[in-house]
Amino acid sequence: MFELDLRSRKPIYEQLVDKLKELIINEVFKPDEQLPSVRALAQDLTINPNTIQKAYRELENQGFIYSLKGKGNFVSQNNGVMDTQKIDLVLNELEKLIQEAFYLGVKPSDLIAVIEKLKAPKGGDEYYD
Amino acid sequence: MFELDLRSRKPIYEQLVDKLKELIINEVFKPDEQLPSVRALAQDLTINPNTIQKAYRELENQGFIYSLKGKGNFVSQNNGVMDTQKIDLVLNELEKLIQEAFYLGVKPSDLIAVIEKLKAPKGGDEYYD
Amino acid sequence: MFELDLRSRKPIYEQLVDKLKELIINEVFKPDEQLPSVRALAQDLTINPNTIQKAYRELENQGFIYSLKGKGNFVSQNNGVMDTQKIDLVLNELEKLIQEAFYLGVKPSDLIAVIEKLKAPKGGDEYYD
Amino acid sequence: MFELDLRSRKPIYEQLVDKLKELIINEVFKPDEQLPSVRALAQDLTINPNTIQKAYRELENQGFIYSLKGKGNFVSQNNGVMDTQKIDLVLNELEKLIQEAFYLGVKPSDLIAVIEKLKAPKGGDEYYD
DNA sequence: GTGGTCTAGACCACG
DNA sequence: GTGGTCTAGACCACA
Repeated sequence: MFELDLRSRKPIYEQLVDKLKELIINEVFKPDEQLPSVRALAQDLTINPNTIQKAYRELENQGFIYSLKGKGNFVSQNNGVMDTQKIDLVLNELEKLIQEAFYLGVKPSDLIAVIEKLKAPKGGDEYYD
Repeated sequence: MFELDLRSRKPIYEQLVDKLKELIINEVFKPDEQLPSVRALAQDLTINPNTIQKAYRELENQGFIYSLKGKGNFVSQNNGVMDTQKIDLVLNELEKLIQEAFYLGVKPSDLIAVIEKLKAPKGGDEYYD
Repeated sequence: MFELDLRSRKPIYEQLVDKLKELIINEVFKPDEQLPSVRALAQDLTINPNTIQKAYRELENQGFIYSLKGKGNFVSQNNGVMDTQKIDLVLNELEKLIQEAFYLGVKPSDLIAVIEKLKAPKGGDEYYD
Repeated sequence: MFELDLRSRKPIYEQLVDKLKELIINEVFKPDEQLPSVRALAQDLTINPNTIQKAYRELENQGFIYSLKGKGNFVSQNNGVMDTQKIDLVLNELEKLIQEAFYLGVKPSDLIAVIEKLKAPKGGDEYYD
């Protein structure tokens, strides 16, 4: 289910954060759904539970999940409220990457194609819901 | 000129790499132009020269600058050759960020606007405005 | 095990890179095997850990090893993909050396003998004999 | 006549040494022929005379040229005597490169082809004369 | 424990 | 003057 690259330079816990974020964004994990327990996931991936914990804590900090003591970790509601601060961060990152892509010779139309491709994450049109 | 965040989790030399890359891409530093000397920049930023060295060396590895022993560091020509491997990396990163942007409520048209804005790095670019 | 010439014009870290590359190519260090830790090797060779680091990082850039933060440095798999760019560099170097060998009086048959001797790096290799 | 890459990592004087060595080996400069004067060559290549000097001194050390005070620099006779020490050095270097070539996927037959190609440097068969 | 970053300061090589 | 290498020693991040 998770394809972690144990050989990547990127820390395992960061890879986990990215994967989980992706699954949440694509609603594979739906709002208020419970995530796998730390221990279960650790055993599953044969990874140190501390590493899983760290990933979950990071996701909590970023607002993607919430944790209930003694119950587990759950997917946050993606409330319609726009977190402008986070949006600015993401857009800033995006600008840098877009410029780099241009520098490397990518054409604007290619990028627009990427956007079109990703427009409908699950089949509908629910970017915000 | 450079705003480094010494407290950031991101290593100083990486921040430097990013900043310099950006300046090169935006042609603030033009091809074959000499970059600030290691020592000069180190003194400027009150940072250890070794750290600057590391950043410059990384930029050299990435093909953005070249280094001449007794002379200095210089901006590489952006040869038209498409480095497909690097392009793939960048596009991959872009996809993740775009999805995250959608999740945060950004609309596709907003992203396309960003692309349009950045389309012509030569002509209408305002870094400080 | 490693014979470094601290007086050589060639930097220590480059000598290290060459030695380690050789050991990897000859499968003295096998794929996915862990290399000596930075500190251990540094103590062994009575050399500064930073210098070892530099060598390991260079080997990583060249694709011979990969590095895991809390774990160590490991030998990369030699994927069958032909890196034509690197091959060209090596062949170019080889041509120069072959010409020089001819100039010094070495006969073509001698060189072919060398090639035959090295043909099978797995089977009949004696590093110390 | 000389194509120096002023942007290469390799020091200019080393490039000069290589080029001149090549020209001598290929008998473009014949035994006892006078080489261009330091000043002339420096002007020609718009390079610091010190750099030329350094290259000539290096070639002298390696036995490729000899210098007559007040007269100039001249190509050495390639006497039939085999400099076994130098040959060993070169063969050693060659072995390492050949192994690396194998590791990169080059086939023995390819290397033999290179040798065949270089066998006759100027049209005859005079490897040693 | 591992690798990674950073500093302070010395010395060498190049042009 | 420039970049490049190396050391000694400190501190952080990861698993």
